[in-house]
Amino acid sequence: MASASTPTAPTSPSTKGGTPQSQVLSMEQRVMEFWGRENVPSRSLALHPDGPVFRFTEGPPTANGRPHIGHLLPRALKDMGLRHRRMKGYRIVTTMAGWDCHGLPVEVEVEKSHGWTSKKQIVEYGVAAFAEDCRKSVLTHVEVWKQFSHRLGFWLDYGNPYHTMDPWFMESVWWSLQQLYQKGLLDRGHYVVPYCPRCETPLATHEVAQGYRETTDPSVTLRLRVTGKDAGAPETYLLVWTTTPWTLASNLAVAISPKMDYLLVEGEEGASYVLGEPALARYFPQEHERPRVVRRLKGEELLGWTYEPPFPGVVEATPTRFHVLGADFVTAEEGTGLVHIAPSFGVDDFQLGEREHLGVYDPIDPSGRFTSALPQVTGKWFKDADKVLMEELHARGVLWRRSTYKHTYPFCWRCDRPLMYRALDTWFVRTHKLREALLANNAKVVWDPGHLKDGRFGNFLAEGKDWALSRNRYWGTPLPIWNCPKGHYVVVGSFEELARLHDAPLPEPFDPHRPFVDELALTCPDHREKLTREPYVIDTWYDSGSAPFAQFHWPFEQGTPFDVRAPLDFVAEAIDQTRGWFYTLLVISTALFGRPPYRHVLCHGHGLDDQGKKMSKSKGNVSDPLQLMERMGSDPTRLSIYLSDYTESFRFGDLTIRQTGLRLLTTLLNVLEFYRTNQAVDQVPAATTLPTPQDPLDRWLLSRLAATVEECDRALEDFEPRRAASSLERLVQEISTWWLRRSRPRFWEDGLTPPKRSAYDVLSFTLLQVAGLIAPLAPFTAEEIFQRVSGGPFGPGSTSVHLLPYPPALPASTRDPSLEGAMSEVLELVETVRRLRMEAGVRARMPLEDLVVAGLPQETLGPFGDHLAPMLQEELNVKRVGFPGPEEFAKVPRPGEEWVVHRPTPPSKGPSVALSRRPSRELYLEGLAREVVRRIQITRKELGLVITDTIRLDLWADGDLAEAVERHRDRISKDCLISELRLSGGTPPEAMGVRVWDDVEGSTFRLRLVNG
RNA sequence: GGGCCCGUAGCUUAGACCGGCUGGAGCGCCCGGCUGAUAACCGGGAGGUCCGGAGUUCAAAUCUCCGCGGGCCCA
Repeated sequence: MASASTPTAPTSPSTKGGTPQSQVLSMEQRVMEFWGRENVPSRSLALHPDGPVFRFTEGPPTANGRPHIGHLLPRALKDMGLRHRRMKGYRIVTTMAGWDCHGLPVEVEVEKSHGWTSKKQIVEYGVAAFAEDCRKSVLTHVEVWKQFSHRLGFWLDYGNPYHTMDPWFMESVWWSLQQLYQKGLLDRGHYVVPYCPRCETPLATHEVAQGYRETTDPSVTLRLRVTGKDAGAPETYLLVWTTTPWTLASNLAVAISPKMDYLLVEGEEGASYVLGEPALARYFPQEHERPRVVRRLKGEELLGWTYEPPFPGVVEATPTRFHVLGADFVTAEEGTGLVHIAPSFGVDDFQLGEREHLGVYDPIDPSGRFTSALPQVTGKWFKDADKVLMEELHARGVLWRRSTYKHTYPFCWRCDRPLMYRALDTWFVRTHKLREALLANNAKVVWDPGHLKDGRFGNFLAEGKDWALSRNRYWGTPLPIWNCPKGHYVVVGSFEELARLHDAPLPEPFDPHRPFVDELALTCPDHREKLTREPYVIDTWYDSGSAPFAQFHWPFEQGTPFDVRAPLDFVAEAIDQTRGWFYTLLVISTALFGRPPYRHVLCHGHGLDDQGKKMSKSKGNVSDPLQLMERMGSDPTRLSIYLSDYTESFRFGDLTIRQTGLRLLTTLLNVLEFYRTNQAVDQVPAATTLPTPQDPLDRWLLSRLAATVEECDRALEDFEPRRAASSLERLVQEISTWWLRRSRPRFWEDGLTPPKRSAYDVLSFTLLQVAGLIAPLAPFTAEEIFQRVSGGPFGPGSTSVHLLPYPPALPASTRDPSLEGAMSEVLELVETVRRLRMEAGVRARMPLEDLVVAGLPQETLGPFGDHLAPMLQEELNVKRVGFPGPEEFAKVPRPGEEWVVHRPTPPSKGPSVALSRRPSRELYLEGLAREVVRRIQITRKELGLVITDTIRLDLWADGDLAEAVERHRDRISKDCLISELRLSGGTPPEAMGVRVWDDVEGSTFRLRLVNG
């Protein structure tokens, strides 16, 4: 207890009042103001210019929309990793923010803003003006993004970001494309690629991957009349299945599996049908409805049969077309076992077409509408043609069965229209040639979670698919490849080379975007012919995949004192980036440098809502990350991520944050508040060096602290915030619920006694350490604790916890495992005794005479020296604690009037305990005195008195109660800071402010107190 | 249709790789206590078919297989 003579503490802003949530919010506000005032973020980013290099690159988001919840998770993880390494003395290269500026997302936004529906309208509007609109649109939301990062405490250098649309960035990209070309990894081909007719451009597989969803398509089975010598007298038909009627006009063949068995069955009007044997039961589930089988055919017997196409006369018949062909992709699982082949519209179809020299037939224009080649559907959107075509086929008797088919199908990730697979001229990165190198480099990467390495990501690499790079669009890095009429390509790798091909100097400043790049007149250096650029831009994912070197304008600028080709030490993004950024980084780094692009990949799953449901716009359960942090606080939000298993999908919402992240902080801030209120009175400076206390309780806490320091550092070294957060959570619990509870009386002692001093030192030292340990996880709370404990809180020139090193391991001697073990036994003992007290029906406030404990081993007693008995006396409110041997313990009277006894029942171990259950009159009066004290304290509190306020007190009591007050008058006066205590019998005169208690051990008790 | 991952109390999770004490903890809930941290703190209690089934084994939350549910990815 602070003595009455202690000068009144200076007041400082309190964290008290309001809900824990609102306390956290105002705390974070205070901390943010401090950081802003003292420029802490930029000072922190500038730390350790000569430290060992830690390579990092921010995966650039596209800032043409507000940040959503999916941007919060990776940033929380990145920040954790970067803060820890920074505090460990590394130089982070680079903390540059980045913005992804090109690509369909931006173009689509601009198109929407104009209300356009087709690509033609861009040309009409003018490509230069369109590009300018894109440039303006892409950074519309940059301010919100900065605000978002600021609120989260995600510190990057936002004053010096890289933009993938900066000419210097694009020049580095050009350089890399030239490298790829020279290595034979970039070339052009006619291949089937996923194509969005609305956007009029092909997409890469990793883009397609983002747009699969369930849809219903027609399922039609045609009967195609067999022609030529193998035709029977009654007609024979091939039953052919498809889900894309709009491709039927392009049919050039029918494929079968040579190994499968086929059946010739009786059909309508005496005709016979050919279908795969496995298909029979699917088409005729009821056995009695099944048609008679005329004969069985081996698949190979069908080879070479000819048939009449669904739309005769549309496609020119050549000697190779309209045959039955063998193909190994034909399966028995679906359809009839006879597959419609339209080489323009399918990967398998195209390859078969090449093999058999079928050619292609594509009656659809770039915008997805039928040309006049098919008059009945001219001008129709390809999907809309299905119905018309099916009706016609039905009318001609070609359509045999018709139903619907539910399956997942790719839609454009940006405009949400169905994609088509279509043969086009496209530039490819020949990733299949790199397959082995990609796998080898991936093998060097640490993946978290580990299963991705050889699972999802590794499998994808093993497929070795080529990367369709070119886009028939406008806003992107133009493909730097020019075509010479003499039949070769000129690939440009720098602006300087471009200037050499140009007959005049490049315009200043030079913008390499379309349309400007196409307005340059270039001449082939070898043939003096006019060059024409391949009219494409590249996949925007190539830009971001080049960021690790292009952000430094490498290799044009070589000033960096580190190797930009070296792998990044750490990247963190969502799981979908296994097909996105993680993939493009790997391909580009492998192709250019032969090295993996990163050492450690941290991959998180998606956030679900509080009910565990997927967040989606249509459900309206998507929360805005900024609003979320304004509501719940940044640190609780961050901690709830760190405490969860974020490698899988995990719940993430107000409720979850309150139950996980906020919980830990509330307890921690409560400990801080306790420290603060007392420190304000006693004015003991914080211990900045490791204290060397005698008290086992203090040594125990420091031992636990030492363990936590090591656990946290190890966990963050491995980028595993959950291990760090749980270990801190445990320590905070231990401080709060055991050390602090046990230490409270020391803080009330008069003057700065050695035990009190020790308590202050240990607590302040521990809090400062915890501030450092938790800094990478909860930067706001860390700062609050640091400022409050280290003194001169938030003052000008105060240093920040984020400018200090991560707490180094404490000396090994600080750890005392035997003491930790002994302490947990004592904790169990305390629980046992409390149970006995309850059994005895004696309230905790009533002192008891004797506690007898037998069977505690020397390992438990030893570490405590002679501290154990006093500690237990105080904690359990008993006057004596004895540790007799077993023989002596046996003499303790059996359970009954005088004692309550606990003996462990096998197999459980532990000490035997006996507690005397009847207080003597002496003790009884002491207990009553404590009841009185408690009621005075309650009243003090109700009157809003501070703990240093003195009071004058009138009491009215009789009998035992009066005797207890008389007997313990000094003690009561001291505990309650009473300057004047008057005790009277009977009842007081009716007067204001008299508080009545009539439940004190059956007697009535009245008091009135005033400040003074 | 195929692949990868996940499923432990109402919630967050430990234990699983390497099978073996009575499946541990925190929150929440109920009962009681404490009251100079008070939306803090203490004691007790209820709450678990460890998703289901089969197998291996003396022994399975843990290993194997088959399902079911969820998530992600691919065709």
